[in-house]
Amino acid sequence: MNAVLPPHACPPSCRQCRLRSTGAFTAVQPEVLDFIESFRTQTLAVEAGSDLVRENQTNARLFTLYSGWAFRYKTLSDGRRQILNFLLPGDLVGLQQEFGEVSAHGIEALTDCSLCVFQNDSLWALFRAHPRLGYDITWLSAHEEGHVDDNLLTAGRRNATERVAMLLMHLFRRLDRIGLVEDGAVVFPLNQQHIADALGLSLVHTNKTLRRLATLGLHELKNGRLRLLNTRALARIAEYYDTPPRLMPLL
Amino acid sequence: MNAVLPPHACPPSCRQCRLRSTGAFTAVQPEVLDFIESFRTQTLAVEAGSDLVRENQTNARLFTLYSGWAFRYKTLSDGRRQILNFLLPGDLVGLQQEFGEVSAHGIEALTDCSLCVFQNDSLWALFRAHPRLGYDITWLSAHEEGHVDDNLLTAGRRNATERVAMLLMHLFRRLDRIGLVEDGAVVFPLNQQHIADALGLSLVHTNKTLRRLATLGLHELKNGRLRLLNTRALARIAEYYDTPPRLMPLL
DNA sequence: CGAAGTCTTGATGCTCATCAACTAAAGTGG
DNA sequence: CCACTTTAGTTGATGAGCATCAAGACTTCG
Repeated sequence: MNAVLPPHACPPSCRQCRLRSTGAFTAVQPEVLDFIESFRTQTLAVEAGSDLVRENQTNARLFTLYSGWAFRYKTLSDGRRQILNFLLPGDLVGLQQEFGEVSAHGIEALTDCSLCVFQNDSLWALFRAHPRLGYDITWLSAHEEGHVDDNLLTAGRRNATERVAMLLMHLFRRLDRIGLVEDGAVVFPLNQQHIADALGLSLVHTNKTLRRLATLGLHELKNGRLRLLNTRALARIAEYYDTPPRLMPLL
Repeated sequence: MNAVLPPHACPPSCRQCRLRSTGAFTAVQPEVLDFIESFRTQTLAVEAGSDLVRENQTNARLFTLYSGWAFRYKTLSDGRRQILNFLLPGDLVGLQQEFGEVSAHGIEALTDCSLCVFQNDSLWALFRAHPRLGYDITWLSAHEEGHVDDNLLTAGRRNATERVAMLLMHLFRRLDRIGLVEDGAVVFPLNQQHIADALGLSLVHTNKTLRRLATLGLHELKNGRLRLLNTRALARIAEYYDTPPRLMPLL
């Protein structure tokens, strides 16, 4: 009777949410959790490569990424693409569209993803009913902007080696926070084209830079898994300063 | 008895706010306006070049820029600087710090500025008392993130000519929205170093690119005023698509 | 087994950074 | 009032970093 759920599908109730037990997210009162669950209208599984939001789409949905990776991007008419930031489990997605506007960016599923989709056009209702959640959403928005800020500094002012080191450090750390490091390694579904598009580099130069860092023994990337072998050196190259872990809101 | 106010100082009451009469901002109920005014603790005039927020500063203030220009930026240890976005009259500033965290970026006054400074640590109180204003603040946050998105696409994927054209178009349009175009020209206080730091280019190459566009008759920049002489061509070069003007919240 | 996708490596050249020097404007102090 | 300094803009010369082109190795998949 019950369909077999894929390994990382959204659980039927938010009370069973795997993410909340990682310790990375702020605790919420049970009644707030119930509200969040009522705010969620459906769960959705999408395949790698799907467009979650298309550029210039109207009426995009608001959702939380429960499992899998996605990324926001913008393109120019001749095909040049810039990845703006990566979305990992726990990230709230689609806020910019929720204000009744055209999406200025696309969002694509990088891997198979499970999503908790929220009611359409109800963000204002949420703010009114639960100002605290509104406050949390604003925090998430400011937090994501901070990521884009970092990426802009990287694309604008770091050289290729620094950019690659930054990307590896930054993603590894984010994955660590949500408990996705196993045996010192993380599942790493990006291909070199994704890395190039995130860093504002060409595919070929990205390849050569990655090879150089790997040859120097700074990281290992094989079988879709990333392992950092010399975080000290990578942090120095990237000027990566980790901020102390801060509990994040989760909707 | 009354001190003479500089030409663009904040008026004593929000009801006399020049910005609200530009037609660029959403109307608010008088009682909401009173609340905003009570939320404002002081007005402040700062000189060009002042640090409004320092990188790594804690306890930065939340405020609205009433007049003048400022910019957000990040630097690397060897001095490389990336300007993240420019702040113009009406922009809410300091949201990312207001969540009790260290500022990940600096903010500098580009010109003399007048600010409406809000109560410290009271953002949550605002959300609770006026969810609508909380919603507006989230909109502003998402809107600013959209600007950074644009700048990341520019720095990551556009060439020098496209970058400069983009910057000129984008700023001109923003200034137009808030009524700062006079006789087809705007006051333009950026020097070439600012432009270079915003676009991820060197000073010298920025100069050469600006000269080329000016020689081609696309724009004119002298005496601190910018005039666009061929917006069609600039828009084509930059792939600048203007979004229809949308009323913005103003606190 | 062919086709498509990804990774890899070498060769070449363009865009842009860097270095250097000069001009013009504006402030500073004797 | 005029040397002096400082700041911003300009222009040419040189070269490095990265893009582009091309081609081969390897894997996956229908």
